Amino acid sequence: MQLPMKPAYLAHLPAAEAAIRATGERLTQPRVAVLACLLASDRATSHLDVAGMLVNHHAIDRVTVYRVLEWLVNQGISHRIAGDDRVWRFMINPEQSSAKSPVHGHHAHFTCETCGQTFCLDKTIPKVDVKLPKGFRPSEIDLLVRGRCASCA
Amino acid sequence: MQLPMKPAYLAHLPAAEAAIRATGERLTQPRVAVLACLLASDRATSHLDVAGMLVNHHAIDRVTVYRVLEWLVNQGISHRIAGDDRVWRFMINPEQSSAKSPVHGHHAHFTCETCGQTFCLDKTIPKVDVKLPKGFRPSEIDLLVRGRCASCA
DNA sequence: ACCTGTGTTGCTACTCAGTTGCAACTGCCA
DNA sequence: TGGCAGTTGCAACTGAGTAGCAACACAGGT
Repeated sequence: MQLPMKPAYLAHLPAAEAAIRATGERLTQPRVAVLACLLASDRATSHLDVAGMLVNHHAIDRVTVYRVLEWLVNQGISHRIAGDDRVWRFMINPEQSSAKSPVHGHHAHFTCETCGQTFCLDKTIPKVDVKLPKGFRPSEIDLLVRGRCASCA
Repeated sequence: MQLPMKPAYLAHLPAAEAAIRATGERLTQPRVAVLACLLASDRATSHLDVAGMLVNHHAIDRVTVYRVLEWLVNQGISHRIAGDDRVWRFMINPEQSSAKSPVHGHHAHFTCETCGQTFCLDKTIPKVDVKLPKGFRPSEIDLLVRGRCASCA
């Protein structure tokens, strides 16, 4: 089986290149390819997913994939999610504006307990107000909903 | 240094024994000792923390610690939290009532970015209402607040 | 278009949390 | 006081992520 069809991330290469150029940092093939993978995916993507997507057209060392993903997080382009399987997953930040101000980050995700996929809920869940014990100062809030996704229902 | 003082978890051994007896499952030394450690701690405790607490009075194989912690989760006595360092941490469930009905579990935690400790917020944060895309069914909601705790302020 | 230096990449080897398989043991019931 | 199913301890393994370092390639100046 395994027909050699064009991977979806190829269509996102130009957008990825533009985004990386906009950071003012170095434009390299691994960065463009990894970012294109994230752009092509609407759900949380692990380092292994990225390496698997790239294996045919942009084979990249797995250590480099780790480093690029971390670099994307540092640039404010993506964020990471700690899954139930101790694997980091990555996702494009929805809002490009004010990506560099980590004062009150807010992420909401949905993890399907059946298929294991993680989706971004930032658009559907507005905000969460928390009251902390005195002396506690929040800087970021993560909301994780577990359950069954639409395709596993 | 390292004065040989009595570990705090020893005082919780009777309560731990009672809780395990209440499950109807086997009462074993490792289960009692591990549960007493969780009872003695007001914050999220890793497998390594537990092993360290027990090393003098109830030395237990590290694999057994893993298995007992998982067993406690399955019994509804404790729950696990995925930390930023890919380490599972464990915590006693606050409500003993209806621990076996995982229909709408809800946990809220605070992780200090400075000292790395994780605290339970279940008492201070009441509830979060989420509206999911159609077809998505929630079963559990985890809220994680990052920031600085009172002692690191 | 060619150098050149710095930041990146690729490779190997490593760490460390958590798991698996299995033999030895022990809490509980008859 | 057996017997045995469920637990424990041990050793070896898995798999994600990291560290060190030499080779390489991007961007800027000539």
